[in-house]
Amino acid sequence: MRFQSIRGVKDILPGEIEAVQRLEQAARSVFESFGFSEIRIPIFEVTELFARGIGAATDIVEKEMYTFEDRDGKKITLRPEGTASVVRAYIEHQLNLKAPVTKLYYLGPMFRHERPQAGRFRQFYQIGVEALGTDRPVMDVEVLAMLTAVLNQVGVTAVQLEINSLGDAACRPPYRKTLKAYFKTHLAQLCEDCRRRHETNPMRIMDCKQEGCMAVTAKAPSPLDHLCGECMAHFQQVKDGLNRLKIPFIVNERLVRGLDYYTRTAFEVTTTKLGAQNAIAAGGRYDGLVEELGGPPTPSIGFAMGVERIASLMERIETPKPDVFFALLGEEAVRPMLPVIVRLRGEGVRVEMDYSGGGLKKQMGLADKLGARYTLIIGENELKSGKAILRNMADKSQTELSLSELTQLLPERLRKP
RNA sequence: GCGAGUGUAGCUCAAUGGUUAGAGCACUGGUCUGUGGCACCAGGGGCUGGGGGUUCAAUUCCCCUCACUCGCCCCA
Repeated sequence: MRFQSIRGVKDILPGEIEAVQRLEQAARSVFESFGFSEIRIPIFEVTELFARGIGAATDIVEKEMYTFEDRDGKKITLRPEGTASVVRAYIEHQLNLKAPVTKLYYLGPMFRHERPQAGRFRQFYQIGVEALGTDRPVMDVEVLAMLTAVLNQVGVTAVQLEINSLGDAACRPPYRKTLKAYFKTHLAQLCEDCRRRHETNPMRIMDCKQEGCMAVTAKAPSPLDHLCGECMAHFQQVKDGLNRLKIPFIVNERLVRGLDYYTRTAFEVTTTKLGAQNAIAAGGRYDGLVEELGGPPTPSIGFAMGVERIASLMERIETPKPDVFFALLGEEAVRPMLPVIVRLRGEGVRVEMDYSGGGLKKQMGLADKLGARYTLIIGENELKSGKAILRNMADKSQTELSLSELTQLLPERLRKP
């Protein structure tokens, strides 16, 4: 029996993980500079939380969740996204009482039972932020500024920010009705899926990519023409703010997010380099969600970044190489040097050594293969003279270092370029 | 859930209805006894994804299955 990872679930090996690490590091530092704090949320929740939060009629809830019963018969679901959990935690710990605005970020794996393909996995990683407690457009702008800052910091710049406004509880229902009426007169030209959507979620027809549907939606009433005064003003201020910060964006009237809870501002960062999965980050306002999940009225906004998708757009980052390789000849050399090696490692020096007991030639070969900057050679002669040989692997120059002062001398030498 | 493509060495790929399935890279050893990359030589490594069928004979042709990849749907 040969074991294999589950379909759609991957090991991220050395060589690929470095980009992920850099992205996470960049996200943390940018978010924290904006005053966001990490929240570590559980990887599973009661199923009902996601059903209520994401929307019972969405694909995620209908057919993509990993749901099972635990030993007590409780219905549990592996989280398909992070927002519902963050909101649950916000309500549960009454974070609304601790500060007027709560700014949180999270990162970790999400699970959706979808058919895997390029840029899409059943276990995938997201980095997300949620700002709860304000409906001011300046927060929309800050959140988008953070998102672009992270992408810039990791060198992912060939992307496009698309924004739209979906309206609020006042203007969205009438718009929805108008839209539905329009599509009803064009049902014949719509694809099969969209005819179904006409009943379940008419707004989703707007971002269908079928030719016939695109022709129909091109002339469909735009959500932007049906915004109420407040939503209109909000959207205008978001656009103004982005312009002031010189963050490039385009308005995409057809951008509709898949999750039920979005209101007003919705956005997506897309790329053309990733095949069918063109969204690398997406989010929006969800002014009604906290209340929907049993909390106080709390207008909020957030986004999630797809870690694998962004990492695949980043340049490959090399696995760190050893600073120095200890080529030790015989146990007589290993015994006294082991404490030195451990001590250097404790100071953050990357020290490698040979574990095969081979001769100097073999150890040099290993040092070369590992890409060590220096090799420190210690054998019988060096033990006798009390001086180790430090070889610069790039230019082959060699110098002597006193064995008794290695822990001081070696870090000094390594600091030089 | 639907559709298409691909499965041969660790990796990238050849080959043929018929002797022992090959190459490059990688790996191990040697030429080279305490000094790496280069070169040359040698070596290890394969149930040709699995099962069934056709055939004297299948890695090759057919069916099933599994896996992977890509697309649709949906999404980060």
